[in-house]
Amino acid sequence: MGEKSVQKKKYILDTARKVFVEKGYKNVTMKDIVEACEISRGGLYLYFDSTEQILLEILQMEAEETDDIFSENITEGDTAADILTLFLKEQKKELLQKNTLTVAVYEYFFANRSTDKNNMLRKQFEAGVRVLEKLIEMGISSGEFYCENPKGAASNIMYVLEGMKINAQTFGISEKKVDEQLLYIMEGLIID
Amino acid sequence: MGEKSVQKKKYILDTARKVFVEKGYKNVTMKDIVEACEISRGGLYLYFDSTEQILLEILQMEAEETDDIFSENITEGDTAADILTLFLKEQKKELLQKNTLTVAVYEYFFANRSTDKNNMLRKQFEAGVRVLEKLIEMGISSGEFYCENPKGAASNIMYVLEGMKINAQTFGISEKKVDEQLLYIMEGLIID
Amino acid sequence: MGEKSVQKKKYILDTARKVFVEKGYKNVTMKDIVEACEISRGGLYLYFDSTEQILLEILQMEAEETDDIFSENITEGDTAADILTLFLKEQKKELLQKNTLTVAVYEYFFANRSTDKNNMLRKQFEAGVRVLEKLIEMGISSGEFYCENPKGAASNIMYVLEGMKINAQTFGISEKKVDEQLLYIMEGLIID
Amino acid sequence: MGEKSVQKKKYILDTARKVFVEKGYKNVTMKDIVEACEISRGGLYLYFDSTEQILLEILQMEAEETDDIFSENITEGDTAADILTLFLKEQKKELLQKNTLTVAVYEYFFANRSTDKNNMLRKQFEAGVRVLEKLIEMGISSGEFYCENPKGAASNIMYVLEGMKINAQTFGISEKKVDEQLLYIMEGLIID
DNA sequence: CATGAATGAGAGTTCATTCAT
DNA sequence: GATGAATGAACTCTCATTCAT
Repeated sequence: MGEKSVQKKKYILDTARKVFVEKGYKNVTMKDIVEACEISRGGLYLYFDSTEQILLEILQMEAEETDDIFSENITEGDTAADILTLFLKEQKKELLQKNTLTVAVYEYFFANRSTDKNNMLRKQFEAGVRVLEKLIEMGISSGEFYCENPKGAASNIMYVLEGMKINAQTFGISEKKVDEQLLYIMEGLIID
Repeated sequence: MGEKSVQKKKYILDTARKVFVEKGYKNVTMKDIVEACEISRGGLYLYFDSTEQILLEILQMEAEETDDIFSENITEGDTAADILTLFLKEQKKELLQKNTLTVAVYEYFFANRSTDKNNMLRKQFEAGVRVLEKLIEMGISSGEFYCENPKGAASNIMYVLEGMKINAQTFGISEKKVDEQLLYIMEGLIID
Repeated sequence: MGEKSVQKKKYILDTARKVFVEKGYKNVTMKDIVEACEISRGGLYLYFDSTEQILLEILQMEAEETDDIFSENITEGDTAADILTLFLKEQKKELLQKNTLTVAVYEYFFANRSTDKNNMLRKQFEAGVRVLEKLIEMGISSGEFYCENPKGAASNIMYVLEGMKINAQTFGISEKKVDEQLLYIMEGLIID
Repeated sequence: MGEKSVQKKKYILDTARKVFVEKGYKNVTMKDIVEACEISRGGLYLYFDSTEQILLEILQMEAEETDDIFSENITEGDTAADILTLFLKEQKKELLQKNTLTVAVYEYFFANRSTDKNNMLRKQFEAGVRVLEKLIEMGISSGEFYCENPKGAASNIMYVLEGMKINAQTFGISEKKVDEQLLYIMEGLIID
């Protein structure tokens, strides 16, 4: 595949992303993507074999692109509380935004549940727990936080975020509700 | 619809339930249900017009049946902690069991998101929060629990349960993980 | 079939008639008739095997009932012109009225064209021509009419009526148009 | 749609025409056309969405093709009587020929009656009346015809043609009958 | 006689996938 | 590489017709 087709592939993935955002996973057909991309039916098949493959490549692309957003925003001198706040702010933003693949991703993993170590959702979830655990331990060390069970607290936060994400996609969640819960979590950690 | 057909309708709902448990919502066709029920194509249409209607009637049936399971198990003399434990045990059981409509329900509400007051998921979630809040306040009064923000704690528990449910359906969750988190939650409330 | 069922048969025919008036022939299903009659599916089959049979029995019933309307209204002493006027007035009324089986009948005979002598439409058409021819000859004898070709004139009138009937059912015809043409026809016959 | 598909579309319309000629409108299914064309189910849907659309496109095609047949056959020097004769001969030919869309068209307009100005049948009928009226007036001017009410006569002819068309399709009409009536009409106009 | 549940054939329609150009 | 016409499988839904009660 030459240089030109790399561009086209990228174009297809970007366009297909919008389709998945709008319609989830199961509702998206190859035809939908062909039409959104305004390319030929056969043309799409030159690059991808199925909607599954397209979604997975979108997710992979996404993972590569977003890996570093979080760390980029951490400045030297930030306290654990600062970083945790930043983390939760990021999550909140993602939670409330409209153009999200959340539904498509859940639908995909519902249909392709796997307890495998490599399951993307599992990896992301466990990475989140680890980051938070580290952060909480940092905060304990620095005297900012009080917490008897950092791992439990970290897991708690991740489960809550997961739960709020689902609520957001099934019956909506107000920014106020999110803020209240995040505040509840921070108050449980911070030594006043 | 006579007595006989009431039985048959029940039979179809029960059989269709298994199909939804196995395949979720979007993947289920009228044909699937026809075949599972071993009835004729037209026969199914005598009772139901769409998979949507079938799922909704299953959910309604389920709601009617399960309304009271929780309250039935509360004995006089139970402390707040006893009841909370019971509640969490129930939730844990639901969380870990295989034959669950969870995926079908989420898929349905992904496709039919509505921030309406009547959204079934919203009603169930909010009912859960209310119950827990009451319970926590009871526990505080009786000196069993310590909690500065009962509503925050109640929401926290519900979000966590929601998050664990999703994890269970997308990459699995071990009983151990569930126990750990539930323990973490109880420890946060109980005065040792 | 006992006395009771004769009544029921009549009831079905009367009710089905309305259905044919409303929907023509091809669009009418046994189900439509069952629903209109508010009887059971099987019940209808006790009396009739098909929509075709039902329509044909309605037409037969109609033929028996209406045979005499025309002759009943002829009074002794009426001139040929009087009778012709009466005839055309009858036809006009039928032409313009809404609850007509015309469409159903045409649809039926389109699908069951037969050049047979017994074809109902043919019989009615030819009877019409004969009546008109007689009438015109009477008028000539009595000095009311002038006509060199009574049969041609009679046929002309019947074709015109047929043509107007069709127009009425496909794009509508105004009473004015009907009157103009009937006047044109009368003027062609009457000696001023 | 490329050159090739234009051809195929034409092919489908031509083939479907035969089906409509044979079976009318209501009896024709997409499947019938698919089978007549020997193409795939999906293939037909690439070009047309419904039998209605197909019939309408056939009629449009027909209208475009036949618009000029009449005028093409008028030679300079023809008298009004010549042209009228030509017109009636054309109509007679159409009337008696077998492979006619007449039934399909009537069936369609029975089901889609509209008194609208744009109703195809209305337009054709009214155009016919206008042409005939002009023709008769020409004949009067040239001393060929005698007629006190050209519009009435023109309408009379069109109604008769319509009536004969219907008879032809419901119980048949012999060439002799057509000739007799057309002769009757001509005799009513021509000054001997 | 009468009911209405049940069946199954058949029409409509959509899409994943292929392939000649 | 790219196109888009073509295919055929799969689904949805409706009814004529039967039959046990």
